[in-house]
Amino acid sequence: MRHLADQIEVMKNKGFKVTHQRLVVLDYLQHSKKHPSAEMIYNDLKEKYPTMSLATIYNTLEMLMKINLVVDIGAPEERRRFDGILVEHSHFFCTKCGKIEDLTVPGIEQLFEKAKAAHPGTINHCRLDFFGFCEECQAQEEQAVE
Amino acid sequence: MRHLADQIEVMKNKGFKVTHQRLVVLDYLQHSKKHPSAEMIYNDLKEKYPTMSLATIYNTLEMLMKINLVVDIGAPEERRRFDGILVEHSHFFCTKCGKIEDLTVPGIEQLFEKAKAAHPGTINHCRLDFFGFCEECQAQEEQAVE
DNA sequence: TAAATATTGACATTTATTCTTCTTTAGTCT
DNA sequence: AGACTAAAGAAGAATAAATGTCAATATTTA
Repeated sequence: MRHLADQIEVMKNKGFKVTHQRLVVLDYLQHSKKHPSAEMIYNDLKEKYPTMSLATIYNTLEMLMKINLVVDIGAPEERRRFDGILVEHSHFFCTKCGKIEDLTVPGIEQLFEKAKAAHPGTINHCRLDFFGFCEECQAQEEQAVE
Repeated sequence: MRHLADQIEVMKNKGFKVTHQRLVVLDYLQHSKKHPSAEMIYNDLKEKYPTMSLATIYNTLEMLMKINLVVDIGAPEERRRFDGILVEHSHFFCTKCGKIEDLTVPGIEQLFEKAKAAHPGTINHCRLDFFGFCEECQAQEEQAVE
């Protein structure tokens, strides 16, 4: 599931067409650490692909989520934010400035397995998120108190 | 932080007024296991409090989140869903029917502590969520394959 | 290469959430 | 207790993210 060729296979197997636009969005997401919103993707891609519409970005994201190549990270903002880097990792959300950081906390795997075993249905994805102040906002906060 | 009197203290200490509406919303959330949206809260409360407006629900929720008496559980839906029961627990989201279940997975505490220690800023809240098919949807899925 | 079918893109629409204005209330001071 | 002031509430309008529509176009498969 790491190479584009594999992902093209996944799309085909699930009955979806492999379009230029889909590959562009997928490639963008897999090389971005920005956790972009649909509109950020649109803005970044429209320079190179000026005819691509925002609706296509939404359609493509929905389709990529359906086949589990992209996830909605559940950011506490109006806009949905997406991640195409599916190596297991957590997110940290700064509740002051809105920054989103990647974070690796060892031990999620075990919890995931425990939950799978305990749940009567099927669990196929988990997320572990943290909320607080990032380093910069925390420093500002401490200055304000002085 | 379990009794209403304590929560009133929190509101006062942070400089917020303790209004009838705020207490009603807080009480509702702390006794509901529905993980309600703002509109669900509004609909449930308007029978008893017909003059309360939806905007007040939103304002109150935002304020209660600010003082950490309520959390947005980050449900994968258009509508935001809230939880006022702050005993540490996880959520399971059925990606087929949208059902939200409470789930307790032992071991989050340790991950939380690890993350706190590793992060340069301040972490004051974490969430561990699971996604998949609930028991009923899984059963339906299996029938469909036959 | 052509037919059948799925996807794209521009625009219209929906609707969750926020904003605005005016009125009411909570908390405080005398 | 009565009055003051700033915050909060009510009601409805405004905003904008996200989705739906549909003709035009691209892709697949034979």
